[in-house]
Amino acid sequence: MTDRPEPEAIIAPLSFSTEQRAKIFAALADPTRLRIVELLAAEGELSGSQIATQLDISLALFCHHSRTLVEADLLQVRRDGQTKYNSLNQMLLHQCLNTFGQIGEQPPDVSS
Amino acid sequence: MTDRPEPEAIIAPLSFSTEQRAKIFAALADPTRLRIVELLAAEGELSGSQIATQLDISLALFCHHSRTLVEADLLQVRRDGQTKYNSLNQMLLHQCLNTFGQIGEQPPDVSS
DNA sequence: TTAATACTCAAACAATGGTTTAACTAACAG
DNA sequence: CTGTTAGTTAAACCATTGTTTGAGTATTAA
Repeated sequence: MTDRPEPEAIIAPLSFSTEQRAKIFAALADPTRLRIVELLAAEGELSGSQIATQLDISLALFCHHSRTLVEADLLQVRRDGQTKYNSLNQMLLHQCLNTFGQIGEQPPDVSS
Repeated sequence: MTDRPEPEAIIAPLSFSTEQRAKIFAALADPTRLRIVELLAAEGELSGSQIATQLDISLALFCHHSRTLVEADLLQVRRDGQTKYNSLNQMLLHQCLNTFGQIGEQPPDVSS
């Protein structure tokens, strides 16, 4: 084992501030962006042109929304020539959703 | 006209449209509303005045945001006299988050 | 009744945000 | 070089939204 780097640098934070979570939810709050995320969740990795074509939106509109998703750290970008392939940051997404799931874990008890 | 309760009105939908999910995420996208939801997730059931006091916001501001949460069906309201007690629709919340969780179920592989 | 509490509503304002359009850079093929 | 593809940027326009403020309704208590 080599000396391990800072845990924070590799492992995403286990807890989020309210503002951070609100920012992630805001990135998912628009139908167009949500369709982008759903498409990437299903297809895995797609270029901007592929996403624009499959969602029937302009490339400029995708680029506009991708900035919001990247700034929320939900989108990861890999470059190959003049093409940029986008994929989902599933770890961050799951952590954010799980943070919520842990709050009310117990099923609602109807018995008095 | 006679309004009979459709089954959809009673049984929560097992799947969501993109617009429905975007609406729920939009309700969680504001820090103030997210704090309301987090507080209710922790405390269970609170009146509007209690929420406004604990979050240090005006009652009018809570009322304003509660409309958004109610319209997203995330907030359930029970009335007792002049007091309205708010609680979280945990079923809807979990269903919406689980819908996302099912997309990329396999844990992220960190090994390079 | 009067007064206090709990909540709702609406106007006003500033700020943000989604979409389109057009111009722009960067990479590749001929 | 020219032309094409992939992507970015910015302006403009319109719509939505978060917050404050003040007034209004409803319930309860004295």
